[in-house]
Amino acid sequence: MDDDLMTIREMCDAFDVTPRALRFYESKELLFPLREGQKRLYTRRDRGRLKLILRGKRFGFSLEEMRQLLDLYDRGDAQEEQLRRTYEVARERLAQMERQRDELDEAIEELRGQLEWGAEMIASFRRSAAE
Amino acid sequence: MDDDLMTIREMCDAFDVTPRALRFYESKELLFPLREGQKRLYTRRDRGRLKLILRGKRFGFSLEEMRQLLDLYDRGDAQEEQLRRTYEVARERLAQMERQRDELDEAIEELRGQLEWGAEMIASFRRSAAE
DNA sequence: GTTCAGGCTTACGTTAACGTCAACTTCGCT
DNA sequence: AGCGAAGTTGACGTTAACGTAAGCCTGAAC
Repeated sequence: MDDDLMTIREMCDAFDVTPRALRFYESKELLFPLREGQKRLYTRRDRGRLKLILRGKRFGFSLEEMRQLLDLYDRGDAQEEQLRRTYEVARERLAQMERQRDELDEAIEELRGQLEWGAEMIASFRRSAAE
Repeated sequence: MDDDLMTIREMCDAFDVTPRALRFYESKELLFPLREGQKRLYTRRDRGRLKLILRGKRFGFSLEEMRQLLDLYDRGDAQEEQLRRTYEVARERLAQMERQRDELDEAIEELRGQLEWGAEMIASFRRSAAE
């Protein structure tokens, strides 16, 4: 009943992740649940971190990147220099994503162009393959 | 001098790929260079196929998908049914790419939103991590 | 005649983020 | 006692597209 501590299953249900994932994150030092005997007990802190981890994933951050970011806050020395670095990481990631999207847009346009010619695209493929 | 046949190195230079990649494609049955003793000799047909393979990669087709497509043309039975299937594969891929781009756009917007608050984003991270 | 570039084959390594066993232990319940 | 549910720790498997290294061959150049 201690709402402060959650079992692995409660965590899985709450965040829609698998037990394996949580243990994996722990092995990668992204989470540090307490132990009651063998069992893991996740604290509010773990939940906060997991939330950030999942958000980071949506942004395309790797687990390793998230670990580094989380470590910065943990060390409590997230002063100017550290904050700026974090900010930079995020900006770089954003730039990456924008480049990626632009490339995707190009590819889509190119492919769409082919498709507009319908079966003609296929004929093009055939010519290229034959020649 | 036989412009019809190219060595592996000429191919690499012409298409900007590594020898390893060409041998890999061959092992996956995407290319079928001739042999002069040990050495591979790439024909015009191989060049056509490679061009398509690389184009396919830009479109996000997997090598396996390209192999299947190329096989269709090879079998020479690329009649209506086959053509329609090819067309469908391409359309599905296009839809996939569009979905992917939309997700990317969402993520970008979300991240941009965070960044617009500048260092405030970082504070948000800190609050979340702490709480 | 030897060295050297370039090619060849075989096979293991890489990266990310888990999935999927196998083999226990523990706990509450009957 | 016994049983099933739930949790735990290894440890190997997965996917894609090559990279990398080891060891061998071969023709051309000096």
